[in-house]
Amino acid sequence: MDKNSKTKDSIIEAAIYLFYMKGYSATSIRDIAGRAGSNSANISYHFQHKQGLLEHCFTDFFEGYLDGLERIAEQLPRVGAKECLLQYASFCLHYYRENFLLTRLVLREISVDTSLNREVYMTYLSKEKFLLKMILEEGRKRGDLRPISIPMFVTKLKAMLNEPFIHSQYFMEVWHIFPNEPYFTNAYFTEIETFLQECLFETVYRAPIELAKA
Amino acid sequence: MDKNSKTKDSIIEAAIYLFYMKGYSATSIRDIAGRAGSNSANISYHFQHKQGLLEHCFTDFFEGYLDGLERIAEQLPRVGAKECLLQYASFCLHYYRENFLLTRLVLREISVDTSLNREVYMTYLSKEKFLLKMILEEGRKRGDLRPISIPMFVTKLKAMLNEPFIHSQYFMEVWHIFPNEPYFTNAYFTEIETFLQECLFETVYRAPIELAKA
Amino acid sequence: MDKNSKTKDSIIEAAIYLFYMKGYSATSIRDIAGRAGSNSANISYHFQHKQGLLEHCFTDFFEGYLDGLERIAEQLPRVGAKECLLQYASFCLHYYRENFLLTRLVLREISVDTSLNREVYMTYLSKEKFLLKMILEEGRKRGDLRPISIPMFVTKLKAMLNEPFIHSQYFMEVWHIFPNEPYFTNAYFTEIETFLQECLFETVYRAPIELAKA
Amino acid sequence: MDKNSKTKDSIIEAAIYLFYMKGYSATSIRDIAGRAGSNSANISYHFQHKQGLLEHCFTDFFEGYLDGLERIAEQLPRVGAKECLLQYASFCLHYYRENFLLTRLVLREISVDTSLNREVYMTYLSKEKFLLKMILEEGRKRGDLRPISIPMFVTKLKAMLNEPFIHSQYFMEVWHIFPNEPYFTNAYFTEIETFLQECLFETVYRAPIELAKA
DNA sequence: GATGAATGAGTATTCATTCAT
DNA sequence: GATGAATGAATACTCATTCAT
Repeated sequence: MDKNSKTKDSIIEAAIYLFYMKGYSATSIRDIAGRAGSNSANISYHFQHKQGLLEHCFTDFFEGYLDGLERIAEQLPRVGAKECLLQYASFCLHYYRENFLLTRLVLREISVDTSLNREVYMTYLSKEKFLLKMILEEGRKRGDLRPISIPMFVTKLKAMLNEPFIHSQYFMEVWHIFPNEPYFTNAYFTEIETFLQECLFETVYRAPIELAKA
Repeated sequence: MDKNSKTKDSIIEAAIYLFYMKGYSATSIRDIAGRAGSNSANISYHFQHKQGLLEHCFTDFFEGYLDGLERIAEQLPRVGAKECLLQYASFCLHYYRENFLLTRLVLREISVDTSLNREVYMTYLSKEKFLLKMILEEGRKRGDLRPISIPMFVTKLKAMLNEPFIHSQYFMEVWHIFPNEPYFTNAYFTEIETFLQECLFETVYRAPIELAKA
Repeated sequence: MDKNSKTKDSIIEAAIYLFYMKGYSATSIRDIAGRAGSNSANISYHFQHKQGLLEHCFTDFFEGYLDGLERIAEQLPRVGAKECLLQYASFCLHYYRENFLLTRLVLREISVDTSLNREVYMTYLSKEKFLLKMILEEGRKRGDLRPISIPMFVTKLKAMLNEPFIHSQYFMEVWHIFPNEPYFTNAYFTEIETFLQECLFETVYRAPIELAKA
Repeated sequence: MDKNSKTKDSIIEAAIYLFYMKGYSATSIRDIAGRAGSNSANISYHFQHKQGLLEHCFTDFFEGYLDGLERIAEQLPRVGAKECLLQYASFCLHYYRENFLLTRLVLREISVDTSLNREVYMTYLSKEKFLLKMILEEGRKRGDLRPISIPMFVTKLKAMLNEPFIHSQYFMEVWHIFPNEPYFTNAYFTEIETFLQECLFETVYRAPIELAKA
């Protein structure tokens, strides 16, 4: 098991890096084996197909992601929708930062039209939808949230959370924003907090522009 | 020239569709030729390399995009930052919808690490940055906008604009949102309008939740 | 077309030789390309799959074979079953000898369990069955042949015709019989003629052994 | 030894089946291990090479075959050539039927050009030739047989014996003859008996066709 | 005796591109 | 401008075999 995981893990690590950099299709099994310092036949041995590696990436990513989301959703009755959504945003940003390479690769590869992706939609992302809807509907029922269109809100929320990570390179090279640094996630969380506040919760008092300037 | 463009155009059309669906790397020149009803040698003839086709897609997309942005920025002295930003958001959503396939493919392919993408960053996206900064800074100078972090704001704005298009399939299959339909862009524009209002402009009065419920 | 057939033909020739010698599965596409003095990609180009080459061999062989059998069967009303069968035996031996390599490879490869072979059974060999039955049944009806079990007779006839060719190497190396030489086919035809005479036609007078010895 | 032979035997059984079905080259060691419910390394352990398995098949088949032929040939002085040949034919049909899978695979694989096959020719099949010749020559000397060409006769005899087994699938699927059933071997033996009678022994009286019909 | 991991050579096939026509 | 043939490099994957355990 020890030796096993060493080879297998180095393959996974290499695959994540290369899929992140070049994309799944542009990465060859030899590239991965080369980077992992292993024989390319080992990939077939451990993962059957090249796609098995991508599936592993997906599973790894979404299992951890949904695990976090589920744990947060469990607390819904106790802490309420507001707290849940704030926790979700915080968790998501941290999860994305901690799995920085994995996140970009998943968010990119999920955007193509394959049967594997359909499966991901039907399993992981349908569950995510279910949990998010549950939180938002509970919040409405209890009167903690404004009346909103759930799909529209989710689109905006996911937009905010995903964009810095899927286009990380663009933000790093063009805007000198580094989504993989804690500094960013902390600052960005505040932005999202405000967004949620304005969008979902009580009115936020904002000083008129004149005063703000001063 | 007529016959030329017919062949060339059908190749481009086929390429956009296939890049959109499967991604650039997963699409072969023969796939494209097959879909275009043409010979694969013609692609090399018209575009030299396979990458030439992707470059064509990028150029096509960003030329139109920056053209629009520039025309909006030109009006800055006359109409002010607020109006410019609203026009930009509106233009962007319409441009994305009108170039639906192209948009997803560009937003996806731009996220990998290639020298072609570096070039795109250095030309088109730097220009975009310049123009957006100009608008925002002018708005601040004139006192039309709240004091904000420009990079953070741009991140959020681009997030809102891009997400429904890059993950179009996810939104369509899981949330039954159809970003390619005018209905969506109109509704979504309102959301972005509100977002801009709350984030950049004067305080928005919002009824307390109690009242909103009623 | 001229250049086309040169490359394609040399591939076919090489394939027949190597399939004959080593068998289909033991022959690699590189072996064939090497022997044909061509690039291995040309095989995929001209025949799609490796199996396409085998199919070509089968088609080539059985088309010629059934063509011959059909032409013989057409004469049935005019010349009768006896003459037909003799002509068939003669034709078969000559066809096998002229297509010596092809014959062994087909007779060998037809003996494995593949879907391609099932197809061959259902098309070519069912037609062969139909024609042979027709001849034999007509011969019975006209009273030219003894009453026999058709399947048993066909088994024996095909046995006689096939064996020297499928096990050619054995016969050459162990028994110094050369089924690819005209000398053999002529002599062997006499044997088959006698077999048919004894088995199907009028009684053959044979001297008792005592006299024959003398 | 007990446990050993269990694993080893299951490997052999799986190998025979798969070689029979797909041919030696088209069968992989992993196929065999899979079918035997064993580990593919065990095959290398027990048989050294993949070819070791084929050699085992050959040895197994030809040892039993030549054993039978030898025991029959031993009785030559006592029972004479006629009886020997009849016994040989009977033995052969039964041996083939009892080793149905093995027979087809051996008869097929023996037809390719390998050094292993050359060895088989030089050992087993030369011995077979020696014994068959001995019987036939003794029969001639004693005046029991007609004067015939031994190689020609052997070709025909082997043809009759081998064909239903090497092309078993063809006969089963196209002609609905089942060479693996006792019914067939019994009926077919009668055919061969007649063939031998007509070809080698005293004149067979056959009713003219007219009478036979009635 | 048996196993899972590993390997390097080999498999068929596909790739983008070139070229003569 | 367009095409079918050709190519050499690359593709994912399978192969029989070895080896430490």
